[in-house]
Amino acid sequence: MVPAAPDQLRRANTALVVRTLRDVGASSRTALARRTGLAKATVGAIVGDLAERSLVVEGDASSEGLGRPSRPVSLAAGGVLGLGLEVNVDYVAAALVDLTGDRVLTEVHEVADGVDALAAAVALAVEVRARTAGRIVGAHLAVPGLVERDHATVALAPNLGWSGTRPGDVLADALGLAVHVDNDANLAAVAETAHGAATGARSTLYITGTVGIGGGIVQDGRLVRGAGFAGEVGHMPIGDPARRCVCGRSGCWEATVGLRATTSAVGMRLEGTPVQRAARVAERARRDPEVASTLEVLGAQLGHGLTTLCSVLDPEVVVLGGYFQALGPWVVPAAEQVVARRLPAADQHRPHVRVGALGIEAAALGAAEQALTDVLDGSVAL
Amino acid sequence: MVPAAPDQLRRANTALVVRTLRDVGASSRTALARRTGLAKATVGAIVGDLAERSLVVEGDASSEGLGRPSRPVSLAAGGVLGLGLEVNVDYVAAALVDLTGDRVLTEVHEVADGVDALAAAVALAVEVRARTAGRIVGAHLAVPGLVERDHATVALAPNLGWSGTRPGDVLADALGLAVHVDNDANLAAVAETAHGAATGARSTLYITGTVGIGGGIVQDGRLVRGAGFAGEVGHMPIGDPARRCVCGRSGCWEATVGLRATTSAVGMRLEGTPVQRAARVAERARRDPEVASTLEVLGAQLGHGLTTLCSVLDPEVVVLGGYFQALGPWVVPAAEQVVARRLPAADQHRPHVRVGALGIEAAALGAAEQALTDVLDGSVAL
DNA sequence: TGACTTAGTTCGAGGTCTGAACGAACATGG
DNA sequence: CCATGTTCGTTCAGACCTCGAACTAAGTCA
Repeated sequence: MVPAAPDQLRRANTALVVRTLRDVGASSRTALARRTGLAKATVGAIVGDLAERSLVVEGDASSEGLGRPSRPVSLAAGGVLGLGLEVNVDYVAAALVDLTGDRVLTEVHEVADGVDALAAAVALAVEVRARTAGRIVGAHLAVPGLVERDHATVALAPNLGWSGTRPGDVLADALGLAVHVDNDANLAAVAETAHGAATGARSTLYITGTVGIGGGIVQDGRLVRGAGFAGEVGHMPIGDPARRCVCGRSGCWEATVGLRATTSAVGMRLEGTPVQRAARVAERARRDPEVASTLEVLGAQLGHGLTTLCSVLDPEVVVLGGYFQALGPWVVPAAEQVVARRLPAADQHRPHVRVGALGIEAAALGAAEQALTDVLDGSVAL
Repeated sequence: MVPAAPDQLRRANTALVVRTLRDVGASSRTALARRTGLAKATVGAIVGDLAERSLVVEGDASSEGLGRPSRPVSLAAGGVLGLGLEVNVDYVAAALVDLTGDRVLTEVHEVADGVDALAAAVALAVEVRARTAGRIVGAHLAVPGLVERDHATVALAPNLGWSGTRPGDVLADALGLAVHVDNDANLAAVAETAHGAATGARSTLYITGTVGIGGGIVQDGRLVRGAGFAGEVGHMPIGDPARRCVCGRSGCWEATVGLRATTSAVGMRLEGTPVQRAARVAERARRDPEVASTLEVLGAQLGHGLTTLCSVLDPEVVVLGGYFQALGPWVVPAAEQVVARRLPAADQHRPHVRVGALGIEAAALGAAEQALTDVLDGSVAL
């Protein structure tokens, strides 16, 4: 912890007001005072500060009932922005999110085989920044791999061929802005918790299927990172012990419920991007009951692993992202049923199992959202 | 979050000074200022406040080298106390911990079969409080069961026969002091992280074997609770599917590595308390190599489950408590080896696997420690 | 038109932190 | 034995911040 100076009070209370405006929308100063517990005078001063910097706008006075009409203030759109970036195998993505939580812009570019993904991300980031007028207060980069707790070093990203890489530095040089690096599933978990399928949940488990299977854990708005690599659930030794995983071991969860296993279980080729493949599988499942029931078996196996995860983490909501989104209709009910049946105690909480609401941009959106956390929790001045 | 008033600054900075004193021991005001980043004047004021209330004591001026000698201040022993209590099947325990982190007192009483454990805990708590002069600023109760996030309701404690019970209320009535309830493994994890086998770790996974198997997860000094029941790892469906668990299901982890399984694997009777049984098993393992190797197999199976847990949580340290403490010499190396071998990526972190350092009082000590967190993080005035 | 009600601002009081200046207390060296 | 240098801790004025009470503003209602 750091020493607290008098101006930290203002930072904390400003953040409190901003968060309240974000949660409840346009409010009068008096309503803000009631909701935050601050004195009217304090709210007045804070709103005045924010208005002076054009971070809030004042609506028209609307008189409802007795007394002087209130003048609602609301967060200005696009004034302060978080920049989110994602590098993946077959695409790069960028997102800008403002304090209201609205996505100001999202952009996904395909990356052809053999093209340097990081260079593509740099180009996209520079372009996106040039196109916006707002002030970018932070930037995060999502990477499908193991990211150290320094938020800079990618220990291993097998699908990108990275090991010990520091991609944030390259981006920081190009943007003139510090870029924090984090795992893609972690950031997608943040996004789904903030504005997606787990909105309002105090604890979320996000499972994403891309090339492998990754996980992100959010608890009370913070990521659970452990020593850095928490959520790397793809290689938990809980799958069919007879089945060989691409990592060289046997019995990994993703060797059973991963897209590779799924695609071949329904007798299809391993062609195209994960999302394309999942879409083709879903297409066939809609027509072929046998494929559909294969997916339901997959869902049950997924549920088996989720039972283990829910025993450990007891999340309020489990969000299935990545290619699971396309397969949701078959996979989710089967998985949820197994979880509900297998959790030991009748008193135990049953998590909601849902499909992700944010699509392929989830990680980039979460990165943008995460870039705003420092101002939203008052640890950095707005 | 709550609104921040001016006096919160003082609370936060006082807590910062106290934590610094706790970490580094006796320090001069100037050294504290350097370490905390506060101005000398501020430290002087804070230390003055604390001294006035006898919460710190001033040592003898010791002149080392040039200049005016410094007068080291250190936390007074026993002034402010956290009270920790534990109710278990065959014993109740109490602990008092002061701000320095020293255990002022620990007391474990056996509870005979058929005696009301909660009543025994009330009696012990009243007695302990009567015996101390310090000011108790908080109390927590450890319970072997599922505790809701309200820190009051025990949803289920099968071994105590509780369901929907609110044991804290009974204690609060007797003590005239709010008593927060939490899971025993959670609180033991806190204790081992604060002063035990995982001292200084930013993330800890604690696994305890008592009647069943429980877990506690600490991350950056906070418990990971999920919706409340996180860490309930005993019934993860990752054990031998052929083996029946007492919960009625098959394949639960604790049906494979629990004490019941262990005891019968080495051909012994299910008599006495878990700790006594574990001691007898250890005794036999010291003499009988076959028993020892059976324990090593058990350790490997434990390691298999830990691999799953470490994939999810990536803890810096795994602490094995409860009856695993007695079986450590055989179980820990085997478990650690499996974990090290089975984690997929070479770049992945390898956790340290250690035996708990605090013994059977771990949960009570953690409860006492947890009772001090509110003053140590500045959210409550000292 | 005047009473009533609610919204927002003004202002003095009370806390807090900080940096610079200052007094206190010791070691050293002539 | 005393002057000097060095470090420790305190004092104090300046700057921020929040708060409650009083006050002004701007409507509705009868």
